[in-house]
Amino acid sequence: MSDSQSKDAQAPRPPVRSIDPATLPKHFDAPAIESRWDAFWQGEGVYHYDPERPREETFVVDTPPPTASGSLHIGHVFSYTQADVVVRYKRMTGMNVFYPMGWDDNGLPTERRVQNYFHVRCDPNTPYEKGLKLEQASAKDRKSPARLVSRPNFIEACFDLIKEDEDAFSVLWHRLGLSVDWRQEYQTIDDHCRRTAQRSFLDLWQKGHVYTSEAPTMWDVDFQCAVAQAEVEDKNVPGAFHRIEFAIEGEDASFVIATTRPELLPACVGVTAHPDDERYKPFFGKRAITPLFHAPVPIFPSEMADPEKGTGILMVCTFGDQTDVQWWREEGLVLRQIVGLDGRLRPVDFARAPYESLDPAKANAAYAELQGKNVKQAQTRIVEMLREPSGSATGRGAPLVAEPEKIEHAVKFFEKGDRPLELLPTRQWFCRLMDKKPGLLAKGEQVKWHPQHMWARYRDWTENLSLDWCLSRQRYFGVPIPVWYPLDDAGQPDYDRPIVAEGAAMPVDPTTDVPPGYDASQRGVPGGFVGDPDIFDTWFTSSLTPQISSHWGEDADRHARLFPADVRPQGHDIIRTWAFYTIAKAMLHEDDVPWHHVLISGWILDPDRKKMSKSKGNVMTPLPLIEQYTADAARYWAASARLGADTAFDENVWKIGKRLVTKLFNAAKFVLGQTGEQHPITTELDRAFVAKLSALVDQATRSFDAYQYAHALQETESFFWTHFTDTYLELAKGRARAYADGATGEAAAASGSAVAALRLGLSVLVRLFAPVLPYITEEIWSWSFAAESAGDGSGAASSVHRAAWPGPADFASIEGPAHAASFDVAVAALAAINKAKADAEVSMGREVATLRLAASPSTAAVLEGVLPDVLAAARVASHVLESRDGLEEGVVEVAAIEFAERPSA
RNA sequence: GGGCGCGUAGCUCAGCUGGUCAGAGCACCUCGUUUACACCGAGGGGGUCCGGGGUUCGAAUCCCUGCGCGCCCA
Repeated sequence: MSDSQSKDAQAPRPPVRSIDPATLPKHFDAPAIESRWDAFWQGEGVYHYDPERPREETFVVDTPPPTASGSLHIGHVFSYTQADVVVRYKRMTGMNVFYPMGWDDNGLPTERRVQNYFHVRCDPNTPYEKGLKLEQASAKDRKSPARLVSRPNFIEACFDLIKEDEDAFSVLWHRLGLSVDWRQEYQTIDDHCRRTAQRSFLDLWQKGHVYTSEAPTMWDVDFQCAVAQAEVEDKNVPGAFHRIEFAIEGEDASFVIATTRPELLPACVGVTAHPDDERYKPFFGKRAITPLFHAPVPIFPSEMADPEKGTGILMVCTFGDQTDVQWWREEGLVLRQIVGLDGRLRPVDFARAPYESLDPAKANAAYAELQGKNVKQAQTRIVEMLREPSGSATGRGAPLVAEPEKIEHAVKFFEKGDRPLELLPTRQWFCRLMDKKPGLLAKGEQVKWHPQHMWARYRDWTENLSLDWCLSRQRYFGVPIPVWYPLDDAGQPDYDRPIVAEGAAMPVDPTTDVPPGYDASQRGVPGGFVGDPDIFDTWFTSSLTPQISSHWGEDADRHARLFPADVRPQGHDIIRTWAFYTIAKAMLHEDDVPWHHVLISGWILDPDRKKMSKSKGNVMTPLPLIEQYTADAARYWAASARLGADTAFDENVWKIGKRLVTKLFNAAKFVLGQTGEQHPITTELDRAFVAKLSALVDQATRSFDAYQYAHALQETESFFWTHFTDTYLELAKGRARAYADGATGEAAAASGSAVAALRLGLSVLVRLFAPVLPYITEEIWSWSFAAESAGDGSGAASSVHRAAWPGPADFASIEGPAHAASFDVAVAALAAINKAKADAEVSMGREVATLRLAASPSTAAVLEGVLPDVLAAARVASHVLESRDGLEEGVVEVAAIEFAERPSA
């Protein structure tokens, strides 16, 4: 080193590439810079994925496609930024990043939004109206009934509206600086996604994983649509136990059942109690007689009956809950479906099977009171009727033997629904999952969850899964189930012989396309065919996002390069849906995991720690905040929260982010404004600073590698503030300026060392901040570092976001400090003098006439090496440094200080 | 009922593979226009780390237990 050093000292020195700070604005104008850099990044293809590079150099992200019709809120900023921070880090480490963006636009949320926005309802029986252009409904329009539009018109309206919604998201994503490769954009409703979803179905069909059956399924009576277990939410709602007396056939005995759903009494098909329950043992095998309807039903024992609950004996109906379904299956009970698809009680006849009554006339008369009512109305009415002795099955007074006992109980709702779900037998497609739990658990465990405890959510869900996945939905805007059914001679569909579309023909719409071997004229006629009118659960498509991006089934090479993905960022609220189904699909199709890591982001809670929701009115929209604090500040806020941690919204954090941006701007302006010759970093203080910087890089890199971006940010920010701007910059400032002030020879070399170290510090810090603060760092980078970092000469290579992540190469040529403690001792000395100034209430800039410093002998020795910088920073004219035994290592004391006269103005 | 997370300065949070760990920022108080920055700087006050046990030479950090909050599942 010393050889080259002396040689260097004589060679003519090129100047550093400095800037003239006067050319920069006094204050940082974020909005202008944000749009400029976003345009640059897009134009230069900074975020482009290179399909030529090998898989091991590629970092594949399975981005969440946001629900396009959902309203924008700061929760989006939060989670998407966290993913982007990780992505930007990976890009800087040299990875070939594949970062797509999709829009989840198919399904119920879009339909609902279209219904509300245009005030329309889809009616498949309404004829198509070509060229129909719907307008946003006015308040006046909304007073009249919704306009009925045909299915194709409705779907067109959906497409129109999602375009607007997606544009709004896109604007936010650009503003936030998400480093998405927009060439990889998709919509879950587009042809490619429909084809992928239908191909998925075909593959599952061929592998025997899907089946159709007419079975009791959870049904939302308002949407008139089947729902899957994952979409069900338990809600605690008030209810009441009704105690109702039943008779025993042919005996004088009776018993009292307790039920929360008395309106299902006409659908009663049995009675059960625990086999060991002495109270009811004698009744097993006999028949009970229901009140009002006088229907004889079997009494059977069942382990599932809880003797502690209610009266210990209960009625089994079609269907009150899942246990009723189980009893119906296991006991071979009859099916008495009184609740219709619309949630109202259907017409039935107690004189005919499957209904039965000892007094059909009376039963029908009673039922006539209920028919056509919804379940709630029916409940009110039947309770009134049960208060009448005339309905008794025993002749011993009113069947309702006590006042209903009010309780609160958990009732299953569709997560987007308003009324309790009903269990109705309907024909649906299912995917077999119940037999695959061990495999699903194994695949889930193979994935690394961040934070790790989120794995428990997946495990709990999977272990407790109780139903196969119901795939079909009775909706319109979605991916059609690619299936037709042959019609028999009577025109009835043969569901046992579905015709599944061929892969080459996909995407198909069986309501308009014709199955192979038929022609259009055979639709709906005996001997012909009928298309399945249903669409898939939206999760059926969105569970394929890794395959959608990899072009599974279409481009084997691309698929091999992109599947499985590396990371899946998502919220913890959709572990049981999106994460679960995606793992299921990857397993069913290719016996693989869909990705290697899942990054679970937390939720943003309002300042009172309540979940933000539209109904609470506490949702915050992001753009005004971004305008106020800058996009970088928004990202700073998001990146300050650990993965998985639910975080209360705190505007203060945005403020701090903005402050950091300003500080970076100003510090960079100063550092890059220093002129000088290019010299190696040789001065002790500079070397000591670089050693600390190098340690920071190690720490930050380790944190990022563990997906602990918040930790990396905190470390970097703390270093920037306490080790760079507040201390090193102050200590090196004077020496750095010396060259501009005319220093030559050794002094110029020392000055050059300071300038070089300041520039290295800035360059490293800017790169460490770049994943979180893409705008200000790119701005600073562009001032001079961009031109210095050679790259391949393309515009993309001049971006900080394509610059090399800091590492050993940045420090390789710099000798370590003579004393490890040099930096800290210099800082301690300056702080001691500063404190003396603060105590004396003089300005930090006040000159010190004489100063006496004291330190332990070893600390004093270290201080000697950095003392000139300390004295310059503290503006000390003359000083004495004394060694004093007994002082703690590293401590520097101001033994005496005298300030110079304040210069007169 | 089962599972998970959280409870650290007034606020938002770090620290939690046990030993300068009692921290940061904001807020608060005092002082200071210093040619990067007043969208700043220097200095300062403030916490029995939810309570109670235990392990240990030593615990915010590990174990047990209680309380409170939130979430997931049944």
